[in-house]
Amino acid sequence: MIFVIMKEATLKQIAETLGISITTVSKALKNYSDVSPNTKKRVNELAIELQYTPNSFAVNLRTKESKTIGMIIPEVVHHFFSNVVNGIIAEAEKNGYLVIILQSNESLELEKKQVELLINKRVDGIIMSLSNESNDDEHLKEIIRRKIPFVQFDKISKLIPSSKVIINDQKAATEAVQHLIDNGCKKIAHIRGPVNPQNAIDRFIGYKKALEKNDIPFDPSLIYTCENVTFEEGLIFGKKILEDHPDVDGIFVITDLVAVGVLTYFNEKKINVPKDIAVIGFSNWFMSKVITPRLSSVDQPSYEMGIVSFNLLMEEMQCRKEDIPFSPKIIELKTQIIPRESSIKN
Amino acid sequence: MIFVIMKEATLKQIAETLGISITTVSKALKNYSDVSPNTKKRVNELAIELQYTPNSFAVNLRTKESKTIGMIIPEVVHHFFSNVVNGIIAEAEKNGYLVIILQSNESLELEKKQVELLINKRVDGIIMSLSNESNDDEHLKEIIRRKIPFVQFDKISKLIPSSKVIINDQKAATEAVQHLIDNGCKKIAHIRGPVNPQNAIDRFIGYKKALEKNDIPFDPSLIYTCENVTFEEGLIFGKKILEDHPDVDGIFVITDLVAVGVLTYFNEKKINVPKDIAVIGFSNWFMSKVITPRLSSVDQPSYEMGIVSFNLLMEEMQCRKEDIPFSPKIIELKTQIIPRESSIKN
DNA sequence: ATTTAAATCGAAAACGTTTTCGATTTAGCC
DNA sequence: GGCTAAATCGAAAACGTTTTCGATTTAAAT
Repeated sequence: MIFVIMKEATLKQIAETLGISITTVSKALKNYSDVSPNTKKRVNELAIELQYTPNSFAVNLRTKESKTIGMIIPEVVHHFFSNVVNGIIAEAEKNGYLVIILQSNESLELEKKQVELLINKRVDGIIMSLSNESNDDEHLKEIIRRKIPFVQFDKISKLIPSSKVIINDQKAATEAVQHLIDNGCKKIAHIRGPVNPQNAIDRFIGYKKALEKNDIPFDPSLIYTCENVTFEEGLIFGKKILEDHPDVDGIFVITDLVAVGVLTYFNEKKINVPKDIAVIGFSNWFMSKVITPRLSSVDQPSYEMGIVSFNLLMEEMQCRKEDIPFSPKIIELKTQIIPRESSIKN
Repeated sequence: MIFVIMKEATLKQIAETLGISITTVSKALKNYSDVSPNTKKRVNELAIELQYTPNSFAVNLRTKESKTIGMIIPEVVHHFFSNVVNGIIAEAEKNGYLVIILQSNESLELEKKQVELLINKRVDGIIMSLSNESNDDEHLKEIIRRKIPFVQFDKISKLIPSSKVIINDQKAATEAVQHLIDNGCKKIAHIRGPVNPQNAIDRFIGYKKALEKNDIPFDPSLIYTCENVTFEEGLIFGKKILEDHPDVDGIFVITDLVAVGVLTYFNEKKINVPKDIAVIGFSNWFMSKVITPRLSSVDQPSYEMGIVSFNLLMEEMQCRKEDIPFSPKIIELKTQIIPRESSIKN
């Protein structure tokens, strides 16, 4: 067989060489019942021979869907998010969907731009975790207004009526702080996240609730607020806490990356963790079970979060397609305290 | 203004309300010179009012491009890859492209499936790093055969005539081993990667070259081969090396994740690193500067690798569009030894 | 042989855009 | 007033598919 000019095969081409209509070819390939077995056979054989694959651009136009979803997250390089991405890509593929990934880099401005990109791209649905800067909902409302299937996870906006996949940050934080108290901590500092994100707020509330429950007075000077939630901020706040409150004996940190910064600083200064100060982080990054001392943390089911998020989106996309109403669902996933060396004083 | 039924605005709609032709509307929006300023103004104003955005499905079909590229990597959750992804997404966006990400999970079978998915999706180009299992080129040849712009990075197939972005694994490995030798190591083990990937092979060759250069005889029993390149394998091989060769005083490890496993095991067994055994990894994961002892490594410019890969792809896509020939380019990025506690004996 | 039902096919519209090329109008000039 | 050139517009084809609905053929039943 010799192909002199090898162009992409089309239905038309197959139809002409077989002397039948485009309609019949199309139907034969999709196994419609009103095509004779014989014709189907001839069509399918030629299709394989010509390596025919449907032109997805044309299919998209005709069917008004692209079997592609968009995803916006603050950063892929964070262990938590790359795990969610992993889950979403896996589940999407299983259902015949591809995933476009965009990053907000924790900037609201960028986040808005990314939403616009995805809307213009006409993806079938959007999955999103908000940037730390997000305190403005207009771009999210626009998604709702356009009736694009939409799922929020982790860092969400409570006010937007979309499906959501979250953990109970308040409860998890309370448990984490309780864990410190159970290990003998009396004066517990909190390195919290930025002011906007819901999960930073909730973890802060959880921290306060734990104190309250144990009749420990809340001291605002024990609260340190991250701007960027980085390793370096961990180093800085570790130092600051030591200077401000030499008698602090426990720290609850918004996330492991920052907690690792704290530990690194404490190691340098020969502070004994957990004896002098106990530390617990959040998110259970891989790193945490590997550093010295091993960092206690709160495990979030990140991969599962991806799976669940996609399935929720899928449900809504299905409803939209069949034009039946869909009510957003909120799913709360379980967290788990992972106690390690950094907080067990015994 | 009241929208009773709010459908997506189209050129036709604008044309009809303005009493002009679709052609003119299209040209007005694209600022063609043969549309009067007045008409342009009217069209643009109405377009904004109706929130018109071009239907990307139709544009794709018409222009035969989707401004979307595909990317296949073994796993997003690996620090190196998520950094490359980061670079690619950033650079792609800057140039008006979106990125679909797929994972091979180090499986050749999956990798082939992903390539097929992207081909059928008719992405404008493909960027790819091979799975460890890859020893078969048919799917890659298919990309070339279809003249889809194609860039390989990191784990590549030398035989496929595509653009490539790589590091000099041999040289980097030689330098790493030389670093161990310079720090007094006499008997150096190598935990290598799987048999197929080019970079595992090259690093192994680099290891041997360094020995040769320093008149150290090569001992095959000092070579340990990872199957899956995991943390757990680090634990296992750390133990095995101690049992097999108690007198080993240095280890060169294929990648930091495995090296961290080795260190973790050594820490447990109270082996003094680097005094008893020096360790150097590869890739300079974030984790490495944070564990105890801090792990020496070879820094790979992962983010830059993403940037460069996309730009190479962009060049080829441009050429393809303008139908001018393109010759694949191979770009070699610089690596750098990062000496830390785990290898400095002095 | 006639009627009815089942099996098989295809014409045509539609999705929304881009672009070519010719048509029409206007302005400028002698 | 006649001519040329410039300015402005639009008809129509094309991209490749899906789907509706009517047409035709074949088989079965009387």
